[in-house]
Amino acid sequence: MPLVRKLGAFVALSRAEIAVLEGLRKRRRTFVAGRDLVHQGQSDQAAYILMSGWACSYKDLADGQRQIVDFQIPGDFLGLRSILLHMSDHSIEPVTDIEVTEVLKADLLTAFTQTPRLALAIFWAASRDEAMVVEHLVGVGRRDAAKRMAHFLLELGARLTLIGEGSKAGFECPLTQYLMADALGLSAVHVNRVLRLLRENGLLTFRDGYVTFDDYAGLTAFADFDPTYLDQVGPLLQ
Amino acid sequence: MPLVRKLGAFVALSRAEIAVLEGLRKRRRTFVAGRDLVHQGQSDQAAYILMSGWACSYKDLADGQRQIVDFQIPGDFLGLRSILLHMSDHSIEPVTDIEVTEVLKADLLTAFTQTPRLALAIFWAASRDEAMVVEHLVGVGRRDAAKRMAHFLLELGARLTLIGEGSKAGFECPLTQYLMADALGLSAVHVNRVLRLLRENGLLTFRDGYVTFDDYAGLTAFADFDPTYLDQVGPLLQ
DNA sequence: CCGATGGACTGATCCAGATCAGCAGGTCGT
DNA sequence: ACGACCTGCTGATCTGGATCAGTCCATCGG
Repeated sequence: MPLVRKLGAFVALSRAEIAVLEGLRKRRRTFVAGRDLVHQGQSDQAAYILMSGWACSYKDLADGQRQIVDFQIPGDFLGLRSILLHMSDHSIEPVTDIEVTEVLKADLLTAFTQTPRLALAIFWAASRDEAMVVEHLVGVGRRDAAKRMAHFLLELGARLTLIGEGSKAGFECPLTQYLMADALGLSAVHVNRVLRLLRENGLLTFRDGYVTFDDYAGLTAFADFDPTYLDQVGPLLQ
Repeated sequence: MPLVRKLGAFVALSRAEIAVLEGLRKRRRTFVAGRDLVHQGQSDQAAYILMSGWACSYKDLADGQRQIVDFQIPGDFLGLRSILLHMSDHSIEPVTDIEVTEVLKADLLTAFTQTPRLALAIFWAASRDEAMVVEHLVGVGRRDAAKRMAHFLLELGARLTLIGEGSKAGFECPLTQYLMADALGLSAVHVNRVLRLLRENGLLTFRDGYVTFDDYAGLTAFADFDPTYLDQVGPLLQ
């Protein structure tokens, strides 16, 4: 259902297309926090749609470090790209216990050719994900730690707001400071200091698994946050 | 022609599909180095296929810095994503004078619905581009300057080799040290020092618009370079 | 009840890479 | 033929964030 809403934001799906979409939802599965769901280099025959909980996609480096590429929240795809690229080029790990719906590669490819507009809608969703990765790259490459953190949390907040799990006041956030460090390219120690800085400046508070935006306007100005790349909605095809 | 070869690596395109592909190539255009081809926030009605020359896609920041997201070489798409996301979320600038083939948004979307397998092939090409952005993110987030530079030049070399414009010996490279700095999230000064370091260690030489891999094996080991994400070839559909 | 584990948090020290300030050669416009 | 500008290159200095080495809870399993 969240998927229909999400894709429906892009193309007005016909009854037939929604039927195909509903038809390919196969198996509901659950995974526990911390245990890899997809592993780097593994070739997978399925993608997943996240129904509840949070996950993250990341890459490991030879020296033991890792870079978290993105976090996934309910409604997001997991491992969509690895269906096309044969082999997954990254790992996916549940941050919390998660529920997913498994979609088999073969089914999805068939659906693509049967209902081209559906493929387009999913393509659009993937494009939006890529825009987020690009924004992430910009942050890691050119923003200092504080702006990077602020931008990151604002983006998460905006995404959660779209699925009704957050607002300009704040959101529930199961991430540890270690996870944020791996995402932002910082050390966990520095993540802690930056959070203190933002708190002391009255911008936001991260405490007990909850992010509070103490000054939303100030924060967006400080982080130079422009949510355009998330707002992309509306029928492109009529 | 390079496009047919590129997409053909993924799905065996039928004669009809190739015809559609050839059919939608519209206008050939040229752009001079340095003048933006697509500007951030602009809504465009066309995408381009790069025929000759190099370009780069980048994002500007409020404080005047910029982050180059990726370089495009002949055969690559320019602005494909902005066709789906209404509005371009980044700018594209020719690094050299370039020749492109313009493809109109409407034509492309029609082609997508007419020949689903073609859409799939283009989707695959986009996925590969995204994998490169991810790899780029990993480099900027977690690799030190030298490894980052080495990895970057190895990737460029591998991409150029695929289109017959490079080898394990090296490649012609029109990039300035300033451009590399903006791509790697470094200062131009440091780019220069890192290049000297790599040269002094007998790994690679960057001089007079040419990159020479003095020790290809040593370099891949040093940079922990794994070209898997570029090698993705072979028919997924039979 | 007690040890183990994991997450938040802190001070002290260190260093990779930024910044500042320059020089040298090439090319372009006038 | 003379600046102006771009690109490559360098030394000196400064700093944001890493690293090291902890403390202080809370939770959990036995």
